Amino acid sequence: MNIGEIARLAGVSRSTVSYALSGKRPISPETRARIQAVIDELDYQPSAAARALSSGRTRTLGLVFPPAGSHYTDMQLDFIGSLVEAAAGFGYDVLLAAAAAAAGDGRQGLRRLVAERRVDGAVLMEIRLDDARVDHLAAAGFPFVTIGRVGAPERTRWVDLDYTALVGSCVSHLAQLGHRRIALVNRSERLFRAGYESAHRSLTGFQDACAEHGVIGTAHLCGDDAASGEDAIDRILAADPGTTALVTVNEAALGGLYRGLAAHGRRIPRDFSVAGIAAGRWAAAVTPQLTAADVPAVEMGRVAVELLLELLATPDAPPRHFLLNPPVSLRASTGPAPAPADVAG
Amino acid sequence: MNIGEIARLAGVSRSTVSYALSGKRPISPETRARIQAVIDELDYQPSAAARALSSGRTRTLGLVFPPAGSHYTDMQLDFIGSLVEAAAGFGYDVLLAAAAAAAGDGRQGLRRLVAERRVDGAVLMEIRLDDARVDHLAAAGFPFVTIGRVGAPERTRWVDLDYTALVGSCVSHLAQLGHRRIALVNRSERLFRAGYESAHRSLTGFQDACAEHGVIGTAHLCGDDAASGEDAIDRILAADPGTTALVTVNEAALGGLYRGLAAHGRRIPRDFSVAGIAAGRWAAAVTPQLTAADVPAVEMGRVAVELLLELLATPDAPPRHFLLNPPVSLRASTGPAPAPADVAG
DNA sequence: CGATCAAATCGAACCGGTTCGACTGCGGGT
DNA sequence: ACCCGCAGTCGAACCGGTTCGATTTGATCG
Repeated sequence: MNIGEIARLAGVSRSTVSYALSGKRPISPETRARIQAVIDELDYQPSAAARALSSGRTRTLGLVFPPAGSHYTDMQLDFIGSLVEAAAGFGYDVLLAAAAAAAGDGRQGLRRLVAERRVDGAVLMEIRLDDARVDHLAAAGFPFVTIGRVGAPERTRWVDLDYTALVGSCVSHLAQLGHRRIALVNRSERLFRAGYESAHRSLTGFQDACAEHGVIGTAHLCGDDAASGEDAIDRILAADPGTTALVTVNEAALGGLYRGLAAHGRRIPRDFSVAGIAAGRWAAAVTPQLTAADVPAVEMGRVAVELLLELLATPDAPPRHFLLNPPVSLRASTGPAPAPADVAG
Repeated sequence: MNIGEIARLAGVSRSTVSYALSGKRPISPETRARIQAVIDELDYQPSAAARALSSGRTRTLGLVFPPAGSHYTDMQLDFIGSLVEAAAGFGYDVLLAAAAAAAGDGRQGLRRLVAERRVDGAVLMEIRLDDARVDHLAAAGFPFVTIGRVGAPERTRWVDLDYTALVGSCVSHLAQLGHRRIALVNRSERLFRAGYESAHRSLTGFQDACAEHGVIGTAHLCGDDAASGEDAIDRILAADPGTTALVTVNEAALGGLYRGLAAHGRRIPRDFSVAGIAAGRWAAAVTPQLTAADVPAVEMGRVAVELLLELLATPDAPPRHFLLNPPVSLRASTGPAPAPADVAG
């Protein structure tokens, strides 16, 4: 069951077996065949721990997983699934690090994975503009990539959605349909305060696009759940009853947004248009189907793994980035702005 | 950075450091303090690989993750999140195994994790009544627990929802509201054929409950996406236009179900009632909010970890099981059966 | 025909922990 | 005064791989 056993049965030394498996030194075809036969018969697999100890590489990647009880978006799920698959394609496994539920957790998940040398590299999601985890890994010289990016992104590897541009595209789409008073439904105040990059970049993109198209835009923070979505609609219509469209980057609140609009008698898309950023499969599952920039989550996961493995292979190569800008898919939730008379005051 | 370095700086032998850390032999308080001081100063963490190699235990659990591109339910996500958290609470990490995307994959994910001794135990979800993975692990004597159970569940450890009883509760709820013709929207034909246990037990529970309450029940398979949901409604109303309620165990299709009912002019809950089994947070996010048995996913993840660690600690203890039967939460999608005249033929 | 070199293989050291057996003092029982 | 046992510590072996240097053999070249 260990390499010595294989060597004995094949009548060679342990090192010969090792070289036959790794190919790092030439082995004669006959010897190689004999070794392979023994391995096949015994269904031998080298111990990952022994291999990691001697080679110094674990063939494992770390991934920080958002804590349970928080709302997972379809986007995040697809990231994780595609990360695992892409990593498996390269012979790597993925180890999950619990995001510190309590802030001052001490033996924080990711930190421990790194200190115990359980992983060769790490993938971080849910990035903040000023992120302690990123600073820590960068300071330690530990290989990592991020899904999302930090404030000063030139020095790190990442793949990100261009939230600024995507929200801009949504605003542009709505403006072209004639909407003149548009709201933004952003992420929660807590996340915004914490510096979540997508929330901040969404706001910037919204403000810029509204200015560019000469529309009146009001931005609203909104918790990640249905009830907060209903509440957000109340606030939006109270602040400006003439609002006829909104852009949402908050997948989790959408059900509440729809419900809130229905409660105020605004039919979608006849009286009110909704556009957003969401996983395509999910946008097609809600009623009405959401006009949205479809997040290519699977591609993002794959790219993240490729970037990380590239970093592991050639640590000195200059950092690469991918800023994705998927097009807005037209579905059933947006339509022409209602004539002013149609809008109840 | 290694244990020898710590030993040298503390002026003791390597074994003494090891015993100080593990507590497996008495160490004088002074020596212990001296060692701890050095460890704290250097921020030393023992190498996981070395520890695993010599101790034979990795302090890692394996989890088979459903492939990307399939639809993840909120339930599954919450399982995973709570598994990671519960495991972290016991000092264990979670390693994801890609479920073999192609069936004859060869070096299948979980199998490799076990053969390479990367994990101490495994958690399996998406269980089939006759599951090759379960058979393989059981034959190999490898510790595992399942979320969901196999056909002959007495010999394994698992935590499961009592789908039979839950679907029965939904039927009972609808019957009490006066519905007499009820449909079941089950999982996809592919999954049913593959022997997914929840799909089979749901069907049994549905048939039994319908017989018990004297209602006419028709069961329908339905793919895991919105379009299939719409299609299912077409089939249900074509098969029996007098149907006034349905029970769904297919979270992913619900959006399509709602849309299909709307397309047929059936308003919820006035003309048609919908009950189901779903993650509570999700059931509250859709419109109308779904009357459903709320899956205690977080609890299930925690229980799975506890069962597995119990198995690792005492391999000979008799298997324990948890069959959960959460109550049906009343929400907005069910109501009294319409008077027969109200139902359009 | 001897020097040179590459292919093929072996033995030993090493990675960084854990654990077992042995050794040293020292206090208690008789 | 002597033996026993235990607290406390050390040295060495071991876990199962990888990798380096050395050795043997056979082919190539001048």
